[in-house]
Amino acid sequence: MEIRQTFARNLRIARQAKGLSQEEVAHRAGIDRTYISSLEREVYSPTIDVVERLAQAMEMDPLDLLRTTPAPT
Amino acid sequence: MEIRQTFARNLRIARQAKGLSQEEVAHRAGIDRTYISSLEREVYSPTIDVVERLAQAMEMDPLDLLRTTPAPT
DNA sequence: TTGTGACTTGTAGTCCGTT
DNA sequence: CAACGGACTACAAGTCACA
Repeated sequence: MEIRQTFARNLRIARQAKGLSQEEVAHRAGIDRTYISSLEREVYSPTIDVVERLAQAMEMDPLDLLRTTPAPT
Repeated sequence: MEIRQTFARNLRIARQAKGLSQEEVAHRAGIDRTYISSLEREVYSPTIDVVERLAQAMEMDPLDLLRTTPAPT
């Protein structure tokens, strides 16, 4: 399983779990809304800097966005 | 602590712990030798694809290259 | 609210070399 | 063996209009 795919899935799931729109996350992370959309669709492989910014925007550990097995609460 | 810095340190430490040269890791991962050098010096923020390839080349979990606290064996 | 295409810009990543 | 420079190419990063 590619890490890019894992990230894409985790991003979407975590975002929805927190009840946030792509636009809201984009705003908080200082990233364009359509770019977030692209990441969730696996168009790009993000840099670790972007992963970190997205994690901060969603108040979570960057590693949890890359983990194959989602961490339970 | 920036994730880029964490990655840079972990990469160098893990590589040296396995007794590998930058060139050897580069060869195994199919990545340029000078780029590995740059990553260890925090010049660039790698994509998660590169992180994955480097981890595979060193036979370790990609997450361990990004973890603040290095995982024990 | 999200997906998508077309686009520009910046940097990731390569390849040559020298120190 | 590694740091570092310059010149280059590939693709991530970021913007916009529209369905």
